[in-house]
This record gives sequence, C-alpha cells and structure tokens, in this order.
Amino acid sequence: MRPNKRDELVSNALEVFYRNGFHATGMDMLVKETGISKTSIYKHFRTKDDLIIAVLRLRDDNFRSWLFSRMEALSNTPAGQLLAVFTALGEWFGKPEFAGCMFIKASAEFQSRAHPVYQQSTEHKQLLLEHFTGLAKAAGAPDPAGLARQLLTLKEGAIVLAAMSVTPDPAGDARDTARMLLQPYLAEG
Amino acid sequence: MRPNKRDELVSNALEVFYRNGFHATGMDMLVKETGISKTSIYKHFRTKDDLIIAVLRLRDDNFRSWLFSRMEALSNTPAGQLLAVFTALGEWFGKPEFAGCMFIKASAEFQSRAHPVYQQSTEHKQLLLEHFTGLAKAAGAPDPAGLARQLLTLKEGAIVLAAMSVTPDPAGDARDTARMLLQPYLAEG
DNA sequence: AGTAAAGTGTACCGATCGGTACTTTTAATC
DNA sequence: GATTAAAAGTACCGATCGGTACACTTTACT
Repeated sequence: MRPNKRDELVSNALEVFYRNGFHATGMDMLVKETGISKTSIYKHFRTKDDLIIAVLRLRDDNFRSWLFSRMEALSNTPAGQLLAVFTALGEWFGKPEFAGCMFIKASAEFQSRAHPVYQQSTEHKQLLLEHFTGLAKAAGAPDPAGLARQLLTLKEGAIVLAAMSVTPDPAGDARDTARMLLQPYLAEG
Repeated sequence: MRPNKRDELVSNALEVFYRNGFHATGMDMLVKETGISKTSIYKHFRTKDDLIIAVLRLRDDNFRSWLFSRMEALSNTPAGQLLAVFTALGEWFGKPEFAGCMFIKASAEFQSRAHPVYQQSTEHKQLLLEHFTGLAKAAGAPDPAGLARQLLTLKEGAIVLAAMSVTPDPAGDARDTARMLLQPYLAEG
C-alpha cells in the first residue's frame, strides 16, 4: 500500500476545498480535516497549488465518470443520453453535499488565464464539450458542435442557478429547453 | 461633497475585487490600489465584509441598469428585448475588462447560505429573473415565469463559458437557443 | 481666521498564511 | 529482531491577514 496516503490526502482535500473554497482553506485546516500531517502533505506536493491541481484532476475524473455512466444508464440512444444529462444534474443537485461546480469555483478564485488551475478548469469543460459533440454527431445533428455548445450552456446555467439557490428546479428548466433542441433526434414512438 | 470619498472607495474597490477576487485581495492591496488610507476605509466600513456588501450593491445597480438600458435600446418589443439580452452579453464579453459575473464569483467564495454576500448574490439573480418574467408576460407567453427561468439559465451558462474561455462565441450560442424559445412571440414580418 | 470634521501616515496588534527543519514514532520487509 | 522508509509531531520561519491607535494634515464651512 505505497501510494494510499497520497490518494487519501487528495480525496479528503477535495471535500474540504469543495465545501470551503480554495483560498479560504489553509494548510492547517487541511491537516486537521484530513488527519494527515503537514510533513506528509509537503512530501507529496511541493506547494498548495500543486495539491489543488491534483485535487482538480481527481474531480475531473470522478465527475466525468459519474456523469457519463449516468447518461448511459438512463438511455441507450445518443440523443436520449444528451437529454439524460439534465436528469443526472437533477440527481446531483438533490444530494446534500452539492455545492456547485468545483471548476467554476476554481476558475473564479484563480482568474489568471496563465494559472494552471484556470487552465485545468477550462480543460474540464472542454472534455465535456467533446463528449457532447460526439453524441450529437451520432444522433445525426447537422451541426453537432453547435448543438453540443448549446447543451453545455444549459448545463452550466443550471449548475449556477442550483448553486445560488435561485430557482427550485434548475435541472428541470434546463431539460425543458434541451428537449426542444433535441426533439428532432429523439426517437419518436 | 461629503460622501464622495466613500463612493470613490467603493467604486475603486469594485474593480480590484472584480479582477483579483475577494479573499485574494487584502486590505493593504486595497489601500494601495484605491489610494485611500486604511483609516478612512475603516471609518466608512466596520469590516472587510461590509465593504464587499457595499461593492456588490453598487455592482447590482450598475449591471442591471446597463443591461436593461441596452435591452431597451436594442428593441422596443418585450420578446425582442429578451432576445437582446444575448446581444448585450456579447458586447460585455468583448470588453477587455470582462472577467465573468461578480455574483457567481462572490457566491463561489462565500458559500454559506447564511452569509450576506451569498444572499446578496442570489438576490441579484432574482431581480434579473423578475425583470425577465415581466417581459415574458408582456410578450404573451403562457408560462412567463418558466420562460424567464429558461432564458436566465442560458444567460448564466453563457457567462460561465465566456469567463472560462471554453467556446469562442458563448453569447451567440445562447442567443440561438433563446431565439427558438422566443420565436412564437417575436414579431413576424 | 477659527473650528470641526474628514482624511493621511505610520506603527502596531494577535492571528494566520504557506512552507521548513528536526526529532520521534509507526509500520512493513528481510 | 534489525533495518528502513514513511508518517507524525512540534516548533518554528518571514510574510501577510484583518483591524486598531494615535498623531498629523487637509478640507469645508462660518
């Protein structure tokens, strides 16, 4: 069990950063909340920023894995899976630990385009976009990239409204719009 | 000219917080960037949080005034004004000082639902939603609140994608979707 | 000109920031 | 059971955090 402590650290740090923010979370709090000594933390990561990068990498992997598997479980057609994005979002928003999109928050705290945290955040959205584009193409959309961008816009908007408690059912509202966009490609009975 | 220094402070602090973040901006940096002494700052505001609240109040006023006047300038029909939201967004995204939505970023840094900064941020979105709802009702939509929520979702999504540099024309993409939603209410030639 | 308010500059407070040095304890391997 | 590497604990570093005390200067008003 060599790299377990490191993974445990990253996983625990993810939760703390997610619910408490990046700048607002100090290394001492991280030590207390993860139960891992500061010495060990700095043996695995040179700086706090490096740890944040590792956290975001894990988050990217976890989130995309979860979302994509949820989409596949909910439908077996490309257009149906794209619509299922918003069903999955609704499930996410209902979880008690939901606290918005970690990458939107990360890019909000590290605004410099040159900062690795910002770039990592952008990359996450790009990967989602590519996945959507592939499904839109498989669905037969004439402009798959454009449709993917429209759907991603709805997804990000819904997440923001959910995180800010603006409307009671942001996922449902976004899904309504998405259905309009996807109607030509959804199987008709 | 009694309250000028205070307004000047809030206005200058807005720019610094907007481009640099809230936690990442210390009071000493604020003194340096605004040119106003720390003594004066703390004569007008009891705490940093109080200053942030004042900054957000100004931002809310500025942004809604700008957006609503832009909408009215671009169209004189309710549905046309709702579509014009996304034209205005495009103009905003093109400005060199654009750095995302200040309220999304504020709520990302102050996540506690009980925190005044979080509540102020939510309220801003709520005010936009109410304005959209009024226009949707005037446009003759059967479910004006629902239409307003859908348009707000598109607006927030576009802002996020613009701030994160994910797609080249997020306002245009959102506008395409909005036109679909608004088509029944837009004047037909 | 005199007065009172408002603003400045400087020095400081205790606490916390990210990060390091060094010693002791833990745990797995031969 | 000895060896070895990883982890923990403690104490600390200079810098910065939000915020205050106090003496001084500028400004506005009569």
